[in-house]
Amino acid sequence: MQNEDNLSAFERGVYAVVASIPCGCVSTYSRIAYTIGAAGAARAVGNALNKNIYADVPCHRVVQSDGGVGGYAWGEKNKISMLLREGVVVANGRIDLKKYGIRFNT
DNA sequence: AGGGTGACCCGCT
DNA sequence: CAGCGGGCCACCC
Repeated sequence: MQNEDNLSAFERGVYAVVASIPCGCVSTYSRIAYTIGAAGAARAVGNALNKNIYADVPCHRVVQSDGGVGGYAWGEKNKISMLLREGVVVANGRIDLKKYGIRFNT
């Protein structure tokens, strides 16, 4: 993300967290929302990513809390392909958050 | 200022 | 385990 001054603090927070996700790992919308101090705003997080597609923000590394791949502006299957490319094993359209789901704070 | 939308989450059946 | 409904939050018209 560059000079996204047009965006709100919430949006920037989401991008910051998503951008901090290391390669080969994934995070959940709810977890991100909680990290930025907006616990429960998982929906808003997804909305933020959907409306803002930046190369600096690996939105494809954001999945659902249940391990589901979730949605993707460019296509879910495309998202899965990228995850696999990152090294994240996606079995039956599901990701093992126990292995790839990172946590910013314990 | 009010209402509708969405890449979600959780609980219940 | 799968399917359905309600609830939550932030953004846009």
